[in-house]
Amino acid sequence: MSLSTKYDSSAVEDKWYQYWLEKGFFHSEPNPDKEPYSIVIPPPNVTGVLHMGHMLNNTIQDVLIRKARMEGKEACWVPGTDHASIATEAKVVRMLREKGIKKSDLTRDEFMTHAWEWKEKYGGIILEQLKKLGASCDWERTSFTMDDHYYKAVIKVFVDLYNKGYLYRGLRMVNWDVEAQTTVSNEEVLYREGGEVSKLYSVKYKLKDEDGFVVIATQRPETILGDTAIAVNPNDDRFKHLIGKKALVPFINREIPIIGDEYVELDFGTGCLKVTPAHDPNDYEIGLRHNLEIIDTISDTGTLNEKCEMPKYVGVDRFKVRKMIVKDLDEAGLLVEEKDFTTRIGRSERTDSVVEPKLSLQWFIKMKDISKKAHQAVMDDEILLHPPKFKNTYNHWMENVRDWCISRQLWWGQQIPAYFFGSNEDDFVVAETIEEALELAKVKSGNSALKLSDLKQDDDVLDTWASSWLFPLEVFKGFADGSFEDGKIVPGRNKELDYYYPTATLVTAPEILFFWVARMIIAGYEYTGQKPFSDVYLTGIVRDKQRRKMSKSLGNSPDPLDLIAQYGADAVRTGMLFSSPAGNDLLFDEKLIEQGRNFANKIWNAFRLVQGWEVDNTLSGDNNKPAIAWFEARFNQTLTEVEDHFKKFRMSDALMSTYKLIWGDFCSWYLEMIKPDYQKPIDATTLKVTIGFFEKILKLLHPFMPFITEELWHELGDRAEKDCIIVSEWPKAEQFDEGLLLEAELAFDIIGNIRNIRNAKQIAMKDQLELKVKTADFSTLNRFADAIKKLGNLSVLDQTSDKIDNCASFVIKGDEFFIPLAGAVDLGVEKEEMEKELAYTKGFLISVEKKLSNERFVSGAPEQVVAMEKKKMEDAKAKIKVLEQSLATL
RNA sequence: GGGCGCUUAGCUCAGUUGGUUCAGAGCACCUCGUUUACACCGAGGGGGUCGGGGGUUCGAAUCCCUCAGCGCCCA
Repeated sequence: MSLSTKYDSSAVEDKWYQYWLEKGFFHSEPNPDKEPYSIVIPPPNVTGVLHMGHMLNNTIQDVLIRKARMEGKEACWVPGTDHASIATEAKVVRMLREKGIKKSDLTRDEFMTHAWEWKEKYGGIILEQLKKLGASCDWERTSFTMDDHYYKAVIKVFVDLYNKGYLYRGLRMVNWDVEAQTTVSNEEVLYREGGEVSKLYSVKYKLKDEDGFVVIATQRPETILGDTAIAVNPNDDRFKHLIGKKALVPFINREIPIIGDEYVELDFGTGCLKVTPAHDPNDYEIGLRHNLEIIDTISDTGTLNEKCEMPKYVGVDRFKVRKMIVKDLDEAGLLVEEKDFTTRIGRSERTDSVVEPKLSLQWFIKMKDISKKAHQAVMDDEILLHPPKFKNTYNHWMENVRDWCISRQLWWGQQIPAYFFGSNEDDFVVAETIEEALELAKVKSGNSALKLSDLKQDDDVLDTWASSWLFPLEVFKGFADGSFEDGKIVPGRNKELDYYYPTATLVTAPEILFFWVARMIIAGYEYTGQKPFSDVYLTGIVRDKQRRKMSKSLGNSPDPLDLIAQYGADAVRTGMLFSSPAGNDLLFDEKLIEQGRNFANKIWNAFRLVQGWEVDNTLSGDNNKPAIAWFEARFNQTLTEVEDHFKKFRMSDALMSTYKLIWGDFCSWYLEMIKPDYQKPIDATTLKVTIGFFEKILKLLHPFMPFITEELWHELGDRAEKDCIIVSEWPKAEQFDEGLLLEAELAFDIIGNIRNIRNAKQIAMKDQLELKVKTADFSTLNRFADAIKKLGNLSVLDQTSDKIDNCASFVIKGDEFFIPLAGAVDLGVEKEEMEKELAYTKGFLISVEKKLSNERFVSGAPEQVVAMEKKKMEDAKAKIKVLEQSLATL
């Protein structure tokens, strides 16, 4: 036997992945003779690198797709990446900055060229890494949310939603750069390290209809004239009596309400907050909650406008006004205090000017109507969420669905196809191309002299989710010309979509249930009238042992590729699945990966055992028939369980059942039962059947551990070029003989007892024992008598009609088992143990009898339950009798 | 503030419509073991008043109420 005692994954994995690729096993084409089974990958961020969450998520997808492939379905797993507007733009900007290039010095086109270069160079690393994990994606179908066709699809959908009346422009707080006259994204706002020194002013506002003041604290007194409320914390005993009263804005005496809102911090400033919804994001939120008026007092150039109602300030820069108004407040006796204060001030990355939070018209999708079917579909179980507890969460979110702001102040993404031709709010048109826009604009403006150069396209791009929500449709080019008409995808026009859509299962993280999953469902129904997938499997979050989320900044996440190099992909996959029931967080522990590696090693060694056997054709092999019949039945029993687990998306249970079948049943029982003595040959039939069993368990394990199973599949036989386990036929669960399984269980119980006695009495395995059985029915032992003798190392196994003295003994049900042990028995200990067992059994009998003598139980409980209780009573009585007799003879 | 969920062995979790031998698994732990498949192993073993309290029921880890602790989502 020259094979290493250790399984070496590194020598195996790349080889088979390459082989599968070369033979085209991952590629799928529509095949009307087969049932389709498709999965779309949750497209990872194009800038990302593989982390533990991806490992878990993609392992699960691969398990599902591999099983489906073996079941003879046309399995298609579509991979792809997401352009990740915000994250990618940030990375590109940083890269440019390192080269000394400022984004603001580039035109949009120039910037996009850099961004694409960056994407070609670094994008999609993650997909390459998934190959190491064994992911059997159809790489020929790899999609990217900014692919040409995909870009067009997103634009078409925008235009379509606009035409259907689902789009509107609404107010939203954005970051405004007053110098560059443009919005900037959150990522383009910089904060100086250590903050900046500013002043915090305390200002008196007079109360209305009574004497007295309320004193607020603010850093931006120039916004006072835009105030529409004063807020205090409702738990603040100092001020809560003010809630409901009114105060007057200094100078202009506008009446504003005093409201209670928990946003207000008790120990910051004076505890009273002035609320200016037009000029502060937090205030804006408070304004929404309390339905406050919004008064926008600062114009795009950063000067105050006439809304401030103070002519002397109009047209003056916000920072000049700050100085003026502080002076004016002081003179009016309203300035209580002025103190230095360090704070974070957002400055535009482009111009370094202080960013002005500004309400701006942004694009929104009205969600109420468009999401109705998507809401219903989950409520009606047309789409199943696993685990089902997420149905509640989904329901709650959908019932209170809020409109979706889909514009982002970025360049990397699909530019919003709205074209402005005038300065009024409504002077725009929406069209797929600027040429179409021009025609529409001519009509809308009534100005037929408009030229292309008169149109200005909206600068903003669409939220990345507004492209990824089309993923299950557009990876099959669902919006291509010819199949997308009048706002619907027409069936029968796109072979791929017709075949693969709806997809089967979506595997993703619960945190994007609303961002992504719900929206895909909405888009699916809106454009095809059909759901995008039937099942949604929500994985847990991978955490470390202290329950902290794994993250780069904490440095608590191992590098998945290192783990694969160290333990093998099979080990990592099973390690991840061992403790990850659906929806539960996974507390990652390298021990689990170790367990996976040990498992691979166990299988490897089982193979070493079997392949080392020589055949002797003169042997009949009859002695192995019971073991074979038993394992056959046990296999089918387990397969039935495994299928049930899969059906319920209990992946870790399916793996655990398979694990126990292989390690416990196959290795520890079956192989031990049929194993010839050292260096002895085996009969041909048993070897053949055993290899057949081996192949079946490998198949069952293949979705979880693709590499070692493929390796051993080829070791176990000479295979034709395409005879690979990845495309082999998934075993079908057959009927099994439960009586046979019970007989085996009894035999294993007896063997366990013998081993226990050996252990307790320090009798080595090599010393043979005798076993005498006092039973009414010896026949239940017949079939497995040889196995009991072999695994218990017995010289004798026969019946006795009488009790035997000087024995170790044990009782199973009503039967007594004796192992003669001359002089080795401690009567005292023996007696004590028997008495303990007797006392317990008697107690047990009493509780059963009590139950059975209860009229209401007998009449109320199902027949089966009552019968079971009666059987329990009989067994207990028999056991008590045996024990009492034994004790009497001691 | 609103909503959802969780609390079962040292750890991570099962436990399906309340009822099939005193509540199960994996890991960890303890004892013994190197008889050539495997010490990345084998055999055996210990360990839980199912968060506390109350209720419904012939019967509750399982249903209801309540208290305590924890977590998540939305605002």
